[in-house]
Amino acid sequence: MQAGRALQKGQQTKIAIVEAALGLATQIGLEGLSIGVLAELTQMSKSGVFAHFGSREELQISVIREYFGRFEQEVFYPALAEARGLPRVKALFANWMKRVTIELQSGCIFISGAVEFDDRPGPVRDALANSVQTWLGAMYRAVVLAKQCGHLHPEADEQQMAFEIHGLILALHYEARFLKIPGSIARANQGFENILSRFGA
Amino acid sequence: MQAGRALQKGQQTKIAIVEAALGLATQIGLEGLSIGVLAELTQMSKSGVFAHFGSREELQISVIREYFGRFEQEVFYPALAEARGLPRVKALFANWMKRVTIELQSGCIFISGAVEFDDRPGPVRDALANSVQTWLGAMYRAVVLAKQCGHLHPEADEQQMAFEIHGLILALHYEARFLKIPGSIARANQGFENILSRFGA
DNA sequence: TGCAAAATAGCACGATCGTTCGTTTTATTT
DNA sequence: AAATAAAACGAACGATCGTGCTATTTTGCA
Repeated sequence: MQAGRALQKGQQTKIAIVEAALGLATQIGLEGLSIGVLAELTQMSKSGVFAHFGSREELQISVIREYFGRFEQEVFYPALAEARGLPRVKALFANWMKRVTIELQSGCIFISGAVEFDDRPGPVRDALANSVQTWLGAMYRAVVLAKQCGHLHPEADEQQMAFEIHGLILALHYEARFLKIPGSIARANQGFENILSRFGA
Repeated sequence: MQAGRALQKGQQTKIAIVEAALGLATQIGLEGLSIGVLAELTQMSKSGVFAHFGSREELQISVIREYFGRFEQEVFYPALAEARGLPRVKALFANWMKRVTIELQSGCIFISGAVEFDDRPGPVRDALANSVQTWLGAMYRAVVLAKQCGHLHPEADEQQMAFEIHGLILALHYEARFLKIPGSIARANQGFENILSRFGA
């Protein structure tokens, strides 16, 4: 018996399944998630995998939750160490860039999922949209704080700035991952500089 | 007998199939294209539909070609009427915006396809990437012309400008179509103004 | 009008999908 | 060690998928 309650066997394998599913989803997308493939990937039976979630949708939602948790951990929380205002905005963007740069190989669920579920209402779409909204909202609030700190023009439109930053990330993902255009990372960073010089005080 | 060679019956139905497939693909994506669904949509048998293409991939490629043709027709050619330089760049962006704005209901194959095929090599991916590259290249050349005409800063980076414009379109598609955020169209337009004021002479 | 060719239909195939169900194995607790 | 609960399995289901065949119908031309 250790300090915390010992992890049930089922929880462990569930974690392992979600881990495998996360890797699969980042490559083929949430719609590409197949319980059969997941079964042979985890050396289990289809029904064994299935039993942990009760439905494919629940599996997809579990993957989204896990992905969001890691995103928070890697991108959001570390930036809170920076002083509020411009430094934090810069840190958020830098961490975001770092994450997307890695994902140029593996793919980003927030981007692929948006395309897969933009016309498909339901709990999966809701979970995905909530996660994205939470993150974009955090970015937006950081920008608002920067303006309050006097780091931005008094008439700077925070929503506009967040929108344009989002566009840079999406363009990077598109041009680097799909079109394989070299130098896209530098262009995204340059774009951020351009935005700062326009909105900055 | 009319002037041009009369259209064979087969060509007509093929056009009708592609038309239906285009509508389906803009909603569910190229991967969502199903010959069975297409058959009952066009009131034909599965094999009847299939015979026109010989494979699902060829059907997808046909859809891409058709989509590209319409894109050229609606976005590219009309802008050639504008004087080269900034006016043409503005027209290209305006037409692009018009098209994407419509597609906020129906979806854009160039965007959804990029996500579906960024990790899936093959002829479909090639056809898609070629179409997109052609269009982005046209946009880029218009920017180059604008600089040559003295409508932009002499040190303006044309690739950078094209990259940022692309990002605006992607952000619009993401935030309006997936997240249903109102005012996204205005933000994309504002972003374009911001880009012009930074790169403009 | 008749005939060859093109177009479409019909049927079946193997594969994969998510899901259900009853059973068996493995963990946990008494 | 016995009893109970949790976890995993195995087989089957109905459905859908793309594709390959062989008929049958429709079309266009002599």
